[in-house]
Amino acid sequence: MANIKLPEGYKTTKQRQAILKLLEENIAPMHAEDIYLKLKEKGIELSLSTVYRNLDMLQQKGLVVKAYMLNEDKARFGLASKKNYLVCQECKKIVIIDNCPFEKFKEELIEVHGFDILGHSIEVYGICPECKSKKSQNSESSQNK
Amino acid sequence: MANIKLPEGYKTTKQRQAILKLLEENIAPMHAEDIYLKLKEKGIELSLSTVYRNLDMLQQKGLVVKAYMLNEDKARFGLASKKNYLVCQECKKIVIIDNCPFEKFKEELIEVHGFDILGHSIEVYGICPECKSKKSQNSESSQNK
DNA sequence: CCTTCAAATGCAAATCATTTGCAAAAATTT
DNA sequence: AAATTTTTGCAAATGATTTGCATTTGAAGG
Repeated sequence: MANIKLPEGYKTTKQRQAILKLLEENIAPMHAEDIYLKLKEKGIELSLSTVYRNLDMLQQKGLVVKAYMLNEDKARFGLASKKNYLVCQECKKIVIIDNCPFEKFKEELIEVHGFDILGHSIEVYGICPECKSKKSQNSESSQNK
Repeated sequence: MANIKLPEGYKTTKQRQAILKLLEENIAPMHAEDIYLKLKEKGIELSLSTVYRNLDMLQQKGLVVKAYMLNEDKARFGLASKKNYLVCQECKKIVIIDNCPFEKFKEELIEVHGFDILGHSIEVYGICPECKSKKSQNSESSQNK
């Protein structure tokens, strides 16, 4: 997997690289603190404010997207390419929707509303197959909660 | 416009009614503080914590949706029916997408990922027609920034 | 109407994610 | 390796949201 190139004028630090690498590896967008903790675990020295500052910069450069998931009030950060996802309400598992269906709508929206469309973000939530089967097992053994 | 019915066990207070009415009247999802200020202006006595507490309750009951817009870090609250919108990056105008195109995708997502889909939220951002024409006027008179 | 009791409110204080100032450390450039 | 600029860490500040508690209000019954 090709490394992401830093924008002009920014220095390559081990903290910055580690953050980007972690975002590349992870499917789901992460909380700033998760990133901080995961990297600490891996033995990388950094501070939480470094994480925030880097995410901020990367977001402004368009490399990273910041989003709040349903029923959460901490921001999540992910690579811009992983912007549309399915979230399991039970186990919080996240699945990227990679062939994003949005393009088809774009035309329609432009026509109807006259907007120039710059971007979008789609969050879909539901129950993943695993949690679904767990649930149905439960309701078989004990009919009522 | 029919008033929204409160869930069982909750009392009708003037603050609560005013909040719901304001949300009904407004197209765009609002910040808690906007709600507080607008209602104060109208002469309704309430506190910010009352606003938060009500929005919280309404959200848990599914009547209200809480969402963070791009580049904002305060939550917005709107009626569940006004969940999908277009946001102008320039003037922050919000336009509801009322014939939501999502249903068409649902099938596809269910098939591909096996999720039970419970809900979704779509945010699209761009430049509205008004801001667009303002911009092109500017660039005509003074070619380069 | 008057009483009762749960639910709702206001206020002030607490919480918690995120931001910021500043001095020290690390990366480029010369 | 010295000079210059960016980045970092730490501690303190900020700002939205939440919470504890005493008081008020709404609904139900008499």
